[in-house]
Amino acid sequence: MDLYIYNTLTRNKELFKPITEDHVGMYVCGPTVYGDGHLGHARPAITFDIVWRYLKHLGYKVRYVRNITDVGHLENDADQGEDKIAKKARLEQLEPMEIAQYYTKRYLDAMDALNVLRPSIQPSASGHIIEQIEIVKKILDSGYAYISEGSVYFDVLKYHQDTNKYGILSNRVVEDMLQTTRDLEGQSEKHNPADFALWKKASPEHIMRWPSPWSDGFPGWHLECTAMSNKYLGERFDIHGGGLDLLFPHHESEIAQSQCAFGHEPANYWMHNNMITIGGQKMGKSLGNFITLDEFFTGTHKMLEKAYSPMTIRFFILQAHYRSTLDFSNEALQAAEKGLKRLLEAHKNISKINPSKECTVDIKSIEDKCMEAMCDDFNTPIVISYLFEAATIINKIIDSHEKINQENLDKLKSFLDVWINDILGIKGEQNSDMMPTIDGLVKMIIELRADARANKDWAKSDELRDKLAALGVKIKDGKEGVTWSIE
RNA sequence: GGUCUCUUGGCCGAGCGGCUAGGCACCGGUCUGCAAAACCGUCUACUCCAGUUCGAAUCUGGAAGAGACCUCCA
Repeated sequence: MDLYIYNTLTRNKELFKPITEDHVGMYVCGPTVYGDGHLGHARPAITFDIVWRYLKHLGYKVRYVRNITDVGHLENDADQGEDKIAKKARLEQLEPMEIAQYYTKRYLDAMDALNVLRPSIQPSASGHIIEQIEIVKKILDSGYAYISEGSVYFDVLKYHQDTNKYGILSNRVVEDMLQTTRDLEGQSEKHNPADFALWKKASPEHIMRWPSPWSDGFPGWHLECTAMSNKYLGERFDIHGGGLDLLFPHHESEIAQSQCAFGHEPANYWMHNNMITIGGQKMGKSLGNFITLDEFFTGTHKMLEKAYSPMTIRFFILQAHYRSTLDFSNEALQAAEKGLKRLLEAHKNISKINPSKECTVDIKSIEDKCMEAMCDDFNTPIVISYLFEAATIINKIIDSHEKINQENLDKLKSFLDVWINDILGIKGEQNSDMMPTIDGLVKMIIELRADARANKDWAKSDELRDKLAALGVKIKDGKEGVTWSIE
């Protein structure tokens, strides 16, 4: 089946065709590691995790590169170009790399919990200073950069006049930008306010610095992605992803840099996930309205009514299309939590089904529809709606409202295994070495309760049920016997 | 100010001109000692105005509201 991807470059869904047959190169902008990852960080990670998983499902061999930004982003122009990492380090009296290492680990731990597969390569900006310097040289050679007081700037105006390309991704008009760009301090080195730094000279107190032909300093805002994507994926690769908020100026500038350094654009397909909002507003560092992933997992943030498991967060995110904004609320998360539980219960209960000779359900068409939805720009909410359809089918079979034969039962099982676990990356969370022991213990109590019920000792029966419930073990009296699950 | 996007039922969220999205909540029923779970059934929609069309949530124009980017941000 043909895969269609919405390409920000053309604002259209396009048929996906990799540069090299059967192989895909994908680069995604990762986090800046100077703080704990929040819900917003989970969105691109999960979005492109799905893209990766699905491309592999389709049979592609994919190299997926997601960077770690541990240097280079300017706090703002007013503080003389102090590095974000360095600023935090001074405040906490730690080495900058100590900060970066700490938050990198925290980020990866959170991603592991969300069952986000680790990319093929996770390069860090600080490990690629030499590569970045080489790109600056190339751009200088091309004539689209200039040196000013030890720093190197990209000449946006000249680039645009010659190529008419600055703005092709973000639809921005350079002429307008020149008039609307704000007057900020520290801009005197630039020929033009729209120019951006390729290399920045470090002030004396700046502790993150590397030698270069121009000054002791650090690389500019957008350079690392150009350098690292080029190093690991080549001058041209298939997919470049990231958050919508990186569209401009970050990705626009990446294109400009590649164009000047290599003579062409870096990526064929640009994918952007939309933002997560809170109270209708973007959740972000600058607004200070973010809730960290750890806070979700532990329920410690004051806006959270309870803790939400990593899988609930993942499912919540997948229930919306990646190009739509997604609004956070306790109500929405709890709805996702309950829905996910129902889905996983049904998946688990498939083992209880006894096949019949006849079959009244159609499994094949459901899988076809899921393929169709995923091939239409990764429409996970549609896929999930079909998974719920499958869950209803399972429950109906168990309730004897429908019948299924062995062949379709096998098909249904493998369908759910593949789509829930492999493609959507959702897993049950009751995995523990102690499970066989717990199962035995609970069944023993269930037997005691059955005795009480046989004697019509309802008080005793309810007491056992309530006490188990208090421990998070839920008893379900079904027609076919008693089952239990952990809440 | 410039560029762009969005507005769907109690909540979240699909939908891209005709055909039930789905989840959660609510209500009624079956089952149950009671409850939960499951199943059956029911109820709430497309911001407003005008147009195109046999037919519009879906296309066009206008109005109102919300948001994103233009500054580090996923």
